[in-house]
Amino acid sequence: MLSSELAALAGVTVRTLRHYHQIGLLPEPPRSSGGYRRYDVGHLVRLLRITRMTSLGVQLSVLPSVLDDPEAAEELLDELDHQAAEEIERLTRRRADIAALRRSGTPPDLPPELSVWRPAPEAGTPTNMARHEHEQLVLAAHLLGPAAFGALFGGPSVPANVTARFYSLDADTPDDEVSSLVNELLAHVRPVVAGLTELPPLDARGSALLDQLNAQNLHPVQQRVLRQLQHRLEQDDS
Amino acid sequence: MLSSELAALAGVTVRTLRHYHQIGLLPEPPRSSGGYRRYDVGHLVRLLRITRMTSLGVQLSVLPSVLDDPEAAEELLDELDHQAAEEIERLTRRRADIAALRRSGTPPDLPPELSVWRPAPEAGTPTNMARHEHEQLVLAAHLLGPAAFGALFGGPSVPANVTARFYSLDADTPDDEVSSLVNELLAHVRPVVAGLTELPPLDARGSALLDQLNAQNLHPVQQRVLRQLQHRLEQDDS
DNA sequence: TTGCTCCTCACGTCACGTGAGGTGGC
DNA sequence: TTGCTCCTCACGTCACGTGAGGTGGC
Repeated sequence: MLSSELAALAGVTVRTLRHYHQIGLLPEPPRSSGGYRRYDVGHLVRLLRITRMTSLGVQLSVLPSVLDDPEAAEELLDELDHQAAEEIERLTRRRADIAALRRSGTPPDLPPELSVWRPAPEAGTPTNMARHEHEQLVLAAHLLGPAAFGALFGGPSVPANVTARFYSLDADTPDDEVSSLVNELLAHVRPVVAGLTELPPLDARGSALLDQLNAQNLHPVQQRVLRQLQHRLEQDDS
Repeated sequence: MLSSELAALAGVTVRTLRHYHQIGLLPEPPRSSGGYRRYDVGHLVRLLRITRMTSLGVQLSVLPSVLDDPEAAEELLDELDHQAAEEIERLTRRRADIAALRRSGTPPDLPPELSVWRPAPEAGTPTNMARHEHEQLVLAAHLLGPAAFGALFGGPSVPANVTARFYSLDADTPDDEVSSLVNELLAHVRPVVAGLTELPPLDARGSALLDQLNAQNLHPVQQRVLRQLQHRLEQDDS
């Protein structure tokens, strides 16, 4: 039979036949006078054995050593089952992650553990601040790990209107708004910081990275406010 | 930070960073005087967002259009979940097949439906006959499909000692052994053939292929016996 | 003569892995 | 000066897919 007939009978493409010839998995049949390959039933059986094995996940490169060695085949089955089980586990975790993301509306590039906490930015948040918030979450979640991160963001947080005032800080903000905001932020942040002492602290490397992110994304006035906050919190400790 | 530091922080290899640069997914950072790449926290965040998405199964090529478009990302999640579900199904079927093969001891290149029937060759079967039996099963199972095949082989079959006599036929076999064997085979094959009439018959193409396999693998005397059998069965019909 | 099928290169896919060969900083 | 790390090509992986360009049989 011709290439296309053999391919159709076995449910593969002609290119697949050529590939198997190239790697020596399927013997080349004799040619007709016109150069056409003429396969026989022996080729079909060989091909069916190959497709059967590949459908179980066997790689083409190991097929020669396995097709005629039932003992090796037995051993291979163990391994294939193992591989399939692991892959199923991976995919199942992935589906759970996707489901968690959908339930919470969390953007897909945030870790799914965040689904316990709804991070949708407040309406009216400036675009670049929404982006900063997002980037901060990505970084903090990765540095802290799921457990510490959940504990941190599951607790009390700064109210939206106060956050909004922080986000709208710029060079034109009057000095007393700045100092008043520092005081208010302080009141909201103190309990969060107190809860932090029970958690494994972020290492120096990690906090430096978060600082650098602030330095890149925040207005100088906002950075000054954060420094003042930090300073006041350190006074608490002494 | 240096390439290796960034890579370690994000849990990827340096080669992965280079690859992301090459396809424009991660911007090239400025270089030090020695030509070393100096990454900052912005690169880390970008990289973390990328790895998060790829771990969900997103292809690198679609990442640019998805990273900054939450709506497109939502739609993508649907598709990814679908894909993951399908892949899990495939792998689960594969594991079931493997389990069926193991339970039955069927060689792995036979379809797992055969597990209802134990095809282990009788001890003492000549090597080339065991191979022929195997090839015949591979071919018949594929041509008939699981249902018809199961019905055919689940029923009565030819006893092992009769099969052994068939397998040992050759030019030296005396004529009365040949004709006696034909009679005995006929007795065992008749009920099987009677059961076949209830099944979708094998098409001409398929039976020609099975005939060709016999022609390739069997001794001329064995082929003659099969032709005599065939002839006697046709007489039954008239 | 016109399609249709067959043929042989040979590059492309996907996300990096893996050397080869050379240079800068401690 | 010796490792160690960084750098740039550039081919390899895996199982084929996909044209490009040419030829034989009905």
